[in-house]
Amino acid sequence: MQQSDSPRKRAVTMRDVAKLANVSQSTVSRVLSGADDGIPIGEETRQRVMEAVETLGYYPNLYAGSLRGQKTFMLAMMVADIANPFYHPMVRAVQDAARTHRYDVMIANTDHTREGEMAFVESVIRRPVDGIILVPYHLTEADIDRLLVRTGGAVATLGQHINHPQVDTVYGDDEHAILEAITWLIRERGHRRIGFIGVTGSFSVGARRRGAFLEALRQAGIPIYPELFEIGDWSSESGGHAMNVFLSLPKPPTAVFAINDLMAIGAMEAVQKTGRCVPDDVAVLGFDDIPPATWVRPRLTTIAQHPTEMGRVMANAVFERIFGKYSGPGRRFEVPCRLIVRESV
Amino acid sequence: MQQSDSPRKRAVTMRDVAKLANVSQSTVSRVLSGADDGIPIGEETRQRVMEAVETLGYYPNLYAGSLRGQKTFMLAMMVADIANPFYHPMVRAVQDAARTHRYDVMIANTDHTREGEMAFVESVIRRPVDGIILVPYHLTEADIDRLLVRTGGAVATLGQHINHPQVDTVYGDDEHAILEAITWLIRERGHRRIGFIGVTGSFSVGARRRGAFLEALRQAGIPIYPELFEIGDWSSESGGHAMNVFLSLPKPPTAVFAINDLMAIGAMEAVQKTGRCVPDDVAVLGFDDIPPATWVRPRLTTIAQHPTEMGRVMANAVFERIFGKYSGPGRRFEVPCRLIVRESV
DNA sequence: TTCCTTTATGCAATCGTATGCGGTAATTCG
DNA sequence: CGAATTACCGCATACGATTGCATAAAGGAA
Repeated sequence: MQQSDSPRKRAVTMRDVAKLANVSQSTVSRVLSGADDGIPIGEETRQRVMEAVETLGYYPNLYAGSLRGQKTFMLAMMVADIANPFYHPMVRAVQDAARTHRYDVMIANTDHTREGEMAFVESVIRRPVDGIILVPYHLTEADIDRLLVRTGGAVATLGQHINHPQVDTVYGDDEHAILEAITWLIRERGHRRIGFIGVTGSFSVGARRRGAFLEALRQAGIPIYPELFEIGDWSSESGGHAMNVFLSLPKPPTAVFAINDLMAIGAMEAVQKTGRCVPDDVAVLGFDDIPPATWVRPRLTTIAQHPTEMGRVMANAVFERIFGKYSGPGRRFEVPCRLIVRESV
Repeated sequence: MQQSDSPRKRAVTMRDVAKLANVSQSTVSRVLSGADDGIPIGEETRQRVMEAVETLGYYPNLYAGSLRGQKTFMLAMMVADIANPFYHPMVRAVQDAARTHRYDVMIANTDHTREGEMAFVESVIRRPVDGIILVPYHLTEADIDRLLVRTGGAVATLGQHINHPQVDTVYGDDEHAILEAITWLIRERGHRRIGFIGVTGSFSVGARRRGAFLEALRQAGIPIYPELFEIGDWSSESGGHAMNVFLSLPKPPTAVFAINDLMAIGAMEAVQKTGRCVPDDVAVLGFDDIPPATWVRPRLTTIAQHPTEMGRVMANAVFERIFGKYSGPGRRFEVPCRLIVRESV
């Protein structure tokens, strides 16, 4: 085959097309945009232009439009950790929606850090996009407002705690689900020493889930043992570490709730590594219901979220605003959670 | 807090900064670019400009530079399936490298389809980027050449089968690893009826791995039983289906090799669902060594690749070309694979 | 003083596309 | 038959930043 030697051939522009079709560049633009701006185009001219486009292999340069402040045909998405299966269906849903509208998606990882999230914000300010989908852990409403003002894009977020008048928000009713699940753990399964693997207080999700957990204990009249609270970083490794601390206690918990499945799985591994048994020695309850939850043995009992649905809702919300189908105040969509009882409890 | 009411405040441009600092827009550009183009800038002027930048909160509009054909500060990455854990470390590695250079990454899923891959190519032609990282399954060298010519970006790919004179390629020595692993399966573990879960012939990776598998059988003098070859689509579900077919055979295989871990895990699940036992009834061998491979029970014996390393190498190769540190012919980097013996065989 | 550097800054073109406005020819109407 | 539409198309500008070239002031040498 013929391979390119020239370092970079100049791109085919509208002007090239115009020259070949013997029309002006504006005419080419009008033919291609299709949008009827009141100026009609002769059928024969249209043909010539389309032919020229075909023979030259013309593709529009999207940067030009972006510069002019038109549509960018680009979405930006910020997630905490692309390696966490929980986010995959969300990313997929967003990308699928994007593809149907011929949009591209820029994805950024934040590693749950504030620096990562701020970097994303600044990146989007430098390169404004039509729609922004966020899974923020640290961003304040002021940050999000800045995003909105500086980029003019439509914004949708995941997270109970986001409450911006112009941002659509999706969230699971995790508090309710946790309250029910822990209560079930206590009443039906008879556990009274329950360990909690959470995250540092800087995550409002973590704080909320911790609150729900505490509330369940309170309602059951179970005292709080500080040694039964450990901190992880959402990863399976950190779940293992936390569990190891629990197991070295003089009186380890009989059940452990981890606020995400990755940590729960790590915790289960740690239990089994000491020769102990799940759920007989220690029961484990997770949160998210990622695919590996059904792969581990025993299968993980967990609280399911619906990330596909969440992604779909966020993408829809954003596109509705992009296409002007909705322009009112920020909407809040609640997606239910539900307990999935398997074998680890 | 103060929330935005204005739909879209006009962005802060260099001209605004220039006005505030009482200099021309070109001067602002020179101060900010920092690059010494032979034209010096007075220290006092520089101060004034930086101050103005600060007070106005100026951020450059990256589209302007992109339009001028300058650097775009953007990488495009194409992967088959963001939900396959195998790709995560690769994506992460690329994104980490990108971040250190202040680059953003656009990610596209292709779902292993040719349409998806073509859509990516066209998307990148419309929006050229500095660097392109591909995990191609269907793209021909002509397609990749077009990418190169039309965008002028640096290209790195994953995959033995890509052989373009200007594209850097990373690949694992999967043939060798498979040959060894299957031989081991035969000699050390005594298996002679080995099932193969592959993919359709349109994937060259699939064909190559199938070839290595056949070669191992040939070397061991084992005949080929057509009923022991099943086709999947890389997903765990498809692995389960394939295994079900095997199990319904009058004489099922005693071992099954799946060309990726996801299918292997699905296959194991299928075995266990029928009450049978892995590895005693059916041994399962996978490929990739994704994290869930150590979470399942029995733990999956598999051939490990090094996706982090692969991503790192590709990102490096691309950035070396972007920054002009390398500009020679396409390089080929081999990353070793190795058998990880666990419990499923 | 005159001429020539050196230093510091501004002007203007450019990238590719969209679009308001003006222009020309053909057609219709009174 | 002259005037008013209508149908069609091109000119020129704008978007925001980079950059070659011109310009202006200051300083040094002759």
